[in-house]
Amino acid sequence: MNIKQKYGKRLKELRLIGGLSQEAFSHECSLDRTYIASIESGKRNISIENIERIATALNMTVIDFFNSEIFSGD
Amino acid sequence: MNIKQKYGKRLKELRLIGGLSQEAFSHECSLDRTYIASIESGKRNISIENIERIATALNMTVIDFFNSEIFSGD
DNA sequence: CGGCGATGTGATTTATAGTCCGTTGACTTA
DNA sequence: TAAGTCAACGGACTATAAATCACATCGCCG
Repeated sequence: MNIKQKYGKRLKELRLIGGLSQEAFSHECSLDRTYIASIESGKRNISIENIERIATALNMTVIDFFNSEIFSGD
Repeated sequence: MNIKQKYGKRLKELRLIGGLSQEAFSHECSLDRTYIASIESGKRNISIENIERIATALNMTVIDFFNSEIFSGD
């Protein structure tokens, strides 16, 4: 699993914990609905500004976002 | 300080801890020296793939990279 | 002073990030 | 059946990151 896939998996996990649809979440972070979908499917090489926007929309810091076993080398 | 500036500050901090010049480090992660320079100066909206390349070149995970007070909301 | 290692910066081209339009299929509820 | 919600996907388009280059600048040392 590459870093884009890991990111998408983590985003989906956190979005679902918050009980939001892709579309509802896209409004929260002012990003396109289809773009959120492609991020979650691991296809997008997202930039750090959008990483921060997404973390903010999830009410967390980028540290919290990455602080998951998904991103640990294991 | 925006997220790009925070990222640049963190990168410079870690690069200097490792005792590497921008040029030496650019070889480690196979990125251009001037690109590293512009990242450190906070001008680049770097993507997650390059974030990972840089973390790997620093011998750490992306978790370790972001796990700094630079990125905590304080 | 002159040379040198390290860094900053503006400009440029190519690749792709990101948006906006839509469709399709699975599932649910009336 | 029909209508609604949601996710996955695609095509076309625009904005911008990736990647490189030439040159400038700065501090240090002989």
